[in-house]
Amino acid sequence: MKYSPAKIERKWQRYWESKQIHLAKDKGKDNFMLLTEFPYPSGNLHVGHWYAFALPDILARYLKMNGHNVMYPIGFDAFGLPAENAAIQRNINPRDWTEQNIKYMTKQLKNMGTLLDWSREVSTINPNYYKWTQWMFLKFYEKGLVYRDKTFVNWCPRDKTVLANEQVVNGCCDRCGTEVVQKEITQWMFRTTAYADQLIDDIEGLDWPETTKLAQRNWIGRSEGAIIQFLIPNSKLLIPVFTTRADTLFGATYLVLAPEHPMLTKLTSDENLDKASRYLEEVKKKTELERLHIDKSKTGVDTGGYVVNPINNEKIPVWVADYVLGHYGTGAIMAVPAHDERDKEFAEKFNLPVSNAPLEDAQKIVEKLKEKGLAEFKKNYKLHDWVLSRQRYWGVPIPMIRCEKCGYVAVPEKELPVELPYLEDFKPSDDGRSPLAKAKDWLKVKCPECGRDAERETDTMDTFVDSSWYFLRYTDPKNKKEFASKKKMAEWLPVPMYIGGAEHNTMHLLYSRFFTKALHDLGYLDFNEPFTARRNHGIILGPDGQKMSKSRGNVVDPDVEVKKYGADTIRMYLAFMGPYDQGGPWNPDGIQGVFRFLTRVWNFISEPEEPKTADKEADRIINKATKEMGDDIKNLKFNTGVSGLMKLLNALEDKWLTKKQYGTFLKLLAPFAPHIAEELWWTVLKNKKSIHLEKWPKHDEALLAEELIELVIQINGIKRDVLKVTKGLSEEEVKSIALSNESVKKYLVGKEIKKFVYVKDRLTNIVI
RNA sequence: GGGUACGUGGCGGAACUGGUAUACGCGCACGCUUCAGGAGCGUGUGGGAGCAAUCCCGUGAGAGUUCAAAUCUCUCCGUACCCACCA
Repeated sequence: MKYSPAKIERKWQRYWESKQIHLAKDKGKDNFMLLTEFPYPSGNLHVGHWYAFALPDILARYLKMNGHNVMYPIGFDAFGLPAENAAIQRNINPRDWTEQNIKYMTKQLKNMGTLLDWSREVSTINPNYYKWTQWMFLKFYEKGLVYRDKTFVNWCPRDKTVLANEQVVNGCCDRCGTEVVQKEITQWMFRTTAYADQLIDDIEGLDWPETTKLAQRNWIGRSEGAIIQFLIPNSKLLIPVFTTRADTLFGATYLVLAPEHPMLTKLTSDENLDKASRYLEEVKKKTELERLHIDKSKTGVDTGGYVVNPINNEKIPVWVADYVLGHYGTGAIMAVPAHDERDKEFAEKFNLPVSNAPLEDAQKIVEKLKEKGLAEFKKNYKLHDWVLSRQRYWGVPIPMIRCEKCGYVAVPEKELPVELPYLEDFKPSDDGRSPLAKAKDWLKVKCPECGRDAERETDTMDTFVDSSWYFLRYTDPKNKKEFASKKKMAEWLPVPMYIGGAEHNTMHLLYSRFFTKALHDLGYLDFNEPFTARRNHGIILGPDGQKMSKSRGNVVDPDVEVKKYGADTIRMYLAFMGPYDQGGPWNPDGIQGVFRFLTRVWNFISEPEEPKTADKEADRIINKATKEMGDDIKNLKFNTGVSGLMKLLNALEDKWLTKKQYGTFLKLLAPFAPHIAEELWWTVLKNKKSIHLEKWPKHDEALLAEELIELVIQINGIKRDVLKVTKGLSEEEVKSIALSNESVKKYLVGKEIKKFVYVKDRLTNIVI
């Protein structure tokens, strides 16, 4: 019979489902939650999803065969702007659109033949889920970790919503590409900065990629310096500046305020008023994009005002310039042209003085000024508090009530969830208010405190809130009393391995860490880091090496490939194409090679009769492969794992094996190509229980030690011969073998051996 | 401009702690099989010299350390990703 995946794959997927081999038991031993980032229900599975879910499944199956009680959970991160925009385009409700996508993608995901545990499925749009998202919001609110503040925010004029700093890419909305403008509104914020130090200090202990750790450190951006006060003459007003270089204070020759600085009007002299206000108008007109890209040269104007440098009492002029950022530090800097490139450029352009005053000890300077109340040590962070409000329909309603008399009042816990009403007209409105304001019945509510007529908050939450705690829910997805029971969380968490995309290095991973730390401090978690180990996977590009996109026409449809080659081939091909953290272009020829391999496997395991005695050589080969295969999978080196299987088949193909030997081969293959392994396990080897419930073969260390090794003999570092010898030869033994070797002897005639290098079980180098 | 990672055949890539460079696969060439093949099987496949055994060169370029360098150090060139006036 020919190998035709279409005939066997669905059959086994159904069988596994009926036997529930993919379900994680709660009271198992040796629990292991293998976490992958839950997908966004965009409507269609792409090859990237296979990369993200079918490859970690190799590890999941391997761990299961090694006796772990594996949970490989799945869910959907289903709120968010893209669904809303797609629904607007198609003129259907986002809920209908999203639910339909989830249904379709679930079907597609099941084609992969994974251990994904659908019984624990979590969906962020399910009121039983977002009830707890709201609950956490309220707990954080009680603890002062949620607050409202009027801030300048990034406003996308097209999506008509506020964006987090992280969602602004090069001054444009990362979703639609429109230029972002600055707008001042009052927003709900998470006080992420309260955890800035912990978030940066705890990175060290994590088993994460160095790049991810570094990205987080840079994002939090802690710098240690000082605040120094500059007095405005003839007043009692002080202007604080932040500096990491207090030692350069003697060289400060002028001071620069950000255009947003509140003291600006006070400082500006009458004669400079016109010029200054014209400058501010100009800056306002500049979009973020221009500020960053087009207009890189420094601009600014003299305010005509002065301040006093506290270290030497020199009067220095005050300027305003937009190269100073209003939102970092104090929004003002002391300019030291002698030591700072930016200040130097500005000073040269506007003819400001440069002083080469000597540097002094920063510590001493600050301490000295501190006595007079003119300085203090200060840590500063780039990290901002997290603006979580969105003026959009498709998100979790923020569970607050606005009462004329009492102000903002929390929705009582027993009234959760505040359900998102089904709206006919959910389009964003031009006034910037959330579409929920149109749901009149939903909006009206009594104030929980005074009982008067009040209104619900109409903003919804950023979807990053939903995904900041989803992994907790996997441990106890149906719990109605708590977000998850402490007991169950203790069995599974923290997550021992989290595999996902490098694009989440900062936002998602940082937010999840913030949530975990906050919940820990509130007493709900026993751990304060969510993910013990993290590994990133790469991105699969189109055959042309470009990012897959409909407009480029280079999209590979996994459904089409499955029809052509079957799921096992796709899984193995993706595993084989290169290092998992690297990704790379899809190669239509490369996949042929994997299909050929599986066809050869199919023809290989077909011997009806067993030999009387097992082939010793085959045992040795299998034993070695078993060890290497296990190491490869554990280290997520799937590419060399596949090549190991290929080598194994090459070595065994013309041998006559026992049923046990064939069985071992199939067990090694099973995590990679679960369907064909199962089929051959039953139909050819006549087993009556799933291969995926078998134990991973144990390799024999003693047999490994018997392996012959290839001893390299070098003369002056150049290879002259390679000998097969037993392991563990001593230096003396190797020396006599080497010196009596014919192909070596001829080089040694009449030469003196200066040095004899011996590397055990590897090589010897004769230096002459 | 800054940071990080990386640079190995025609291509994807392998190489443990510095110790046989190019495993495995693709492609290509030749042969076998077949009515036929864009199927299957076999052999070969970094460059150069040689009938051959064999020898020399070779991991972006150049230097250095070492008995020994794809791997470590320095300079330069190039690519990818991230950040982007953070005082």
